[in-house]
Order: sequence, then C-alpha cells, then structure tokens
Amino acid sequence: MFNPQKQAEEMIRRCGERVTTGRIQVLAILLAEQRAVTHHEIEKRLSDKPRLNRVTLYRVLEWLNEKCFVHKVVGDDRIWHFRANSPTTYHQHAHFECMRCTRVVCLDDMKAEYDSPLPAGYQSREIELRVKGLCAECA
Amino acid sequence: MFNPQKQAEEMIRRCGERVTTGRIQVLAILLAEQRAVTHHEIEKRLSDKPRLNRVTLYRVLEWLNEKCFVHKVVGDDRIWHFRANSPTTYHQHAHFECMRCTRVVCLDDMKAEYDSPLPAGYQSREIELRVKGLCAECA
DNA sequence: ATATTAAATGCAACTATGTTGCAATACTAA
DNA sequence: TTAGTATTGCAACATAGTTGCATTTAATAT
Repeated sequence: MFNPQKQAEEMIRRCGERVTTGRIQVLAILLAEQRAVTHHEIEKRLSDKPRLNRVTLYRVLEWLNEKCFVHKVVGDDRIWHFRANSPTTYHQHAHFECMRCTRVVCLDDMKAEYDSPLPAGYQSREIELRVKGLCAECA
Repeated sequence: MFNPQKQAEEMIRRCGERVTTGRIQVLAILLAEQRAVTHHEIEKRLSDKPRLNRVTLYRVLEWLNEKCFVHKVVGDDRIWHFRANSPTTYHQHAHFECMRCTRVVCLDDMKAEYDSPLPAGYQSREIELRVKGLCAECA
C-alpha cells in the first residue's frame, strides 16, 4: 500500500543528501497529489504539523526541483506550480490549464511534436506543451 | 515601405475604439519588433517621447490583448511578454525561450500536435508550445 | 468652434510572489 | 558526544502587476 511519507523519505535518503522533515513532508505531499500545486496550496496542507517557514518552503521546492524529484511550471497566473516527477513526466511536459479556475493538470501521456526547425544556432533542451481551455468542472 | 506608426493608427482606427497616442505608440513598437517583449523593454523604447505612465502601459497592453492586436506569453521568468499578432500567430503559439538570457522568440511556422485525448469533460481552447534551450548568442 | 460625456490616463498606495543576508538550529560523520 | 556544514527562520527587500479615484482627453453633439 501507498505511503507517501515513507516513499519520500526513502527517495531523499537514497540520493545521499541531507534528510530533513521539511523535505520529506513537502515531497510526500507532492507524491500524494496527482497534479501540479502551488506553494500556497502546499502551505495549506502543511498547516496541522509544525508549519514550515514560507521561505524554507520555497527553498525546499527549489531543492526538490534541482534534484529532479519535482518539476515546476508557470501558469497564466504567473505562479509556480510544482509536481512530483515520475519517469514519464521527466523530460516531456504537457499541462492543461483551466482558463477559469487556473487549475493546472499534468497530461503525462502526450506526445509533443515540433516539426519546423529552430532558427540557426538555436538549441532545444526541453519542450513544453500547454493546452488551455476549461476543465470538467468549469466547462 | 513599412511605417509601424501609421499602420498601428490605421489598425486601431478601423476597430472603432478610441484612438490614443499611447495605444498607437505601443502597438507601433510591437509591430516593429519581431519578437515577444516585456513591459520593461517597451517602456525603454518609449523613453524619448513623453513617457507613458507605467500603469497606463499595463492597461494599454491589456487592451491590445483583448482586441487581439497582440498576444501575451509568460516565460520562466514569470514575466509577461507581448507580441503583435499576425494572421499566423493568432491561434497557434509556439515560443522559444532561452534558458540563459530569458529572451523569448516566437516560432510562427510551427505545427503543434497533441495526440492523446484530454481527460473527460475537458475542453481545449488554445495550444501553446514552449521550446526551451539556448539561443544562438548563448549557445 | 464649443460644450458634453464617457473613456483613458496619471498618481499613490497596495497586493502577492518570490528573494537575500544573517543568525540560530539540526543533520551527519568522526 | 562533539564538530562542522547544511538547512532553517526571521526580517527586510525586490519586482510585476493591480486598484481606486481624481484629472485629462478623444469623440460626439450642439
């Protein structure tokens, strides 16, 4: 059975860096969540436990991103949304963004295509597809 | 020969809304520019003439966007970038974003594909492709 | 041309997301 | 257990963008 807390701790321990309760809790929250969530949403989910400082949360998220446990997307609300990485989400990002509620959903099974060549000298490292529209609840 | 100022005025006049020097100047700047530029960059280009107020510039840009003279994209720097629309850019956006200098370039001739279906009940209104990497100068 | 009126502008103050420097604390290894 | 370094918390800051309201200006009617 699925225990995000334990899994998070295991993942962080295995990478050889410092294991802190903050990192575990935040990663656990993101593992349990099936979508990209904002700093603010994570803060709310941390509210019962001894709350992590706002700044620390930002730094933890940045760290998780650097270590590739997580990736981040910015939506039309100009706010970072974080989501736990799974093998499929790693280098191909497709996200759906609701134009009404600004909810961000990850579309893992996409196949982003880009036919035309880039301008001369340009190098592509990552491709991100953003589909905007209305989610089921707002449609 | 290409006169952005005149063309901008003509476009705004034809849409039947108020023609103001602010709107003309900003649209002219965006027409002359071949890429997506930030509020800040536009402000610099306005510096010789009697400068538009910061807030007004935001409102002019918002207005130009609503009237579809312009579209906006947010980059990884979480800043809005604006670009004049041409028929091709209208409903298909593809942008290249340099990971080093954060320059945003529009790739007009893309053909974004999205194979998988959206989750049930979701509606797509717009598709945006973001290719991240290094531009010619930073590569 | 002048007056009228609604829309656009300028100003000041504000909001929100995210950052930085530094002192205090906690994790790891010896 | 102790030492040393990485992480955390706090306060102050930076920046992009917004809001309310008084003033000005573009379009319209006289």
